[in-house]
Amino acid sequence: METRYMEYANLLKQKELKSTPQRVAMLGILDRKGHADIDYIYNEIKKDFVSISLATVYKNVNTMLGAGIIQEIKVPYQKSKFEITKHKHSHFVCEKCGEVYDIQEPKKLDVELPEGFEPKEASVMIMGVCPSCK
Amino acid sequence: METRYMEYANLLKQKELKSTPQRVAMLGILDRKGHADIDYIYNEIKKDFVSISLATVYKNVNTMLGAGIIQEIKVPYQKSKFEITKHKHSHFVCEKCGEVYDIQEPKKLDVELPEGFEPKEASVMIMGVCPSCK
DNA sequence: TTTTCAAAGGAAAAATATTTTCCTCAGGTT
DNA sequence: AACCTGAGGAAAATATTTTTCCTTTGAAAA
Ligand SMILES: [Mn+2]
Ligand SMILES: [Mn+2]
Ligand SMILES: [Zn+2]
Ligand SMILES: [Zn+2]
Repeated sequence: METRYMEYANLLKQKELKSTPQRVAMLGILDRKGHADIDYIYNEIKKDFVSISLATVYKNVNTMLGAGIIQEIKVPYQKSKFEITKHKHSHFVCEKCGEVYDIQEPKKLDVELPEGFEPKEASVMIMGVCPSCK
Repeated sequence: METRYMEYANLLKQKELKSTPQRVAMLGILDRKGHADIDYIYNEIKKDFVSISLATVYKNVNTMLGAGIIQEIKVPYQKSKFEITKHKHSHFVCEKCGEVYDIQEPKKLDVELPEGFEPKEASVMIMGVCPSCK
């Protein structure tokens, strides 16, 4: 039995969610791809679950978002992408191919906020050209 | 004649777009609100243009986006907001009320990019609580 | 193991959101 | 004033996402 699959199963159970083959497959797809949108997930999972419903993909994405297992990333000019929740990091988005890459977040960020604004967290996104598109 | 309206009219003409009352009104709404989504724009403009079509709002948003007159801002947990294009800046998003505020962008940003990544520009978004929600 | 049952999957419908079509009208030019 | 192309409105078409309804299944209890 794939050790990775066990990980996903446990991850789901820890969050009080049933571990189903469809959910495990979705997490596997996200793990391999890194960042994927609904259509990518759906097209990939159909290879293994021919009759899976797109509604199931949406429902699971929403459920796993709610449980904090995955996170949504809003990318300029693209549909939202999703990724498995991991340590806090920043993103690099290739403006040629649209790929999203994880990068380490900047050490410090000196933002000047007007009086009365209480920052909780910052997100940094770098747009540019990735190695494979140069 | 409102001086602001003249500004918008010229802005549109500079970009080879016809200056129509609906477009001018949309820009006025964006100017007053700062950051607004489609529904906000539509509901506001209906006060002055009772029979305006939602399709017109969409078409104008897309047209003005294409011309660079306005820009789209993807905000976590919200529908995209739009704003009139201005000097480069960062955003503060209130996690209580959802308002988006302009803030000055950080002086410098030292991101460590892996070999081969060519950064073009960075965008910073701060999530937190705004003065009116404290 | 079998039984049990709430949660999850699939199919279809419904609800939302966005774009396109088509025809009329109006902004900007001649 | 006349002309022409782009823009507006209404409705239809698409696209996207959620919900409903019924069947199936994961996982716990017996
Ligand atoms: Mn990531
Ligand atoms: Mn802004
Ligand atoms: Zn690329
Ligand atoms: Zn607020």
